[in-house]
Amino acid sequence: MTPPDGLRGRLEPLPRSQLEADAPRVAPGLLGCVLRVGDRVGRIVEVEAYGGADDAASHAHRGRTGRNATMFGRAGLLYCYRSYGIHTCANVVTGAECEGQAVLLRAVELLGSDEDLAPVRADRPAARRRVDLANGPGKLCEALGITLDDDGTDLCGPGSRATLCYDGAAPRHRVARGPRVGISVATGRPWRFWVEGSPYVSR
DNA sequence: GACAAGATTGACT
DNA sequence: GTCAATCTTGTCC
Repeated sequence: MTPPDGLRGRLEPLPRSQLEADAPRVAPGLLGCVLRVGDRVGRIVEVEAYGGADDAASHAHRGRTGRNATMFGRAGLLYCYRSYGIHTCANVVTGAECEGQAVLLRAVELLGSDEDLAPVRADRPAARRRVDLANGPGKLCEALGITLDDDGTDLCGPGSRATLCYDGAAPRHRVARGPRVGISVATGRPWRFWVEGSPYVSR
């Protein structure tokens, strides 16, 4: 497979050790990284950190349940859940095992030529502009083809359908931060991070 | 078993 | 800016 337009270098899987810190520390470091799912590739431009039991806005706040079990797994797993009965949202599990910390992926810049993205556009006739294809947690999953079946995928595993990678170049962006979006509790924590000036962020 | 809530999105006014 | 869609999960009785 030929690498899509927009990559700066060769894709190297992210070392799991980088994900084993607390979510608010890991989150800004994920900006600029590349998420590959099957033959679709996106550069991460917006994330939100969710802590463990001490974060009232986190799914882990009420402890481990059937739905959030993946969140309590090892760092580097993909935690997927259904939001509002309609959309799928994707997180990267961080921190130590059993802590329940994760980083929500809110927006990516899809990489590839217009031709590469034709199937994505076909799935989303409402998104007229390229920047509208993956500028939100639900849209990101749809654009990259992430489903609930991908819950528990090891993003640091070489053979996984979904992997988290560097593309070899040092980040050139500035990181902006602010309060998280769409939550009703613990709104005071500025744990949303995005690439300053990027047109691909959700809001 | 019943019910309420939700880390969203897109259509409509 | 407002609001409905949609359905799974967790909680309560």
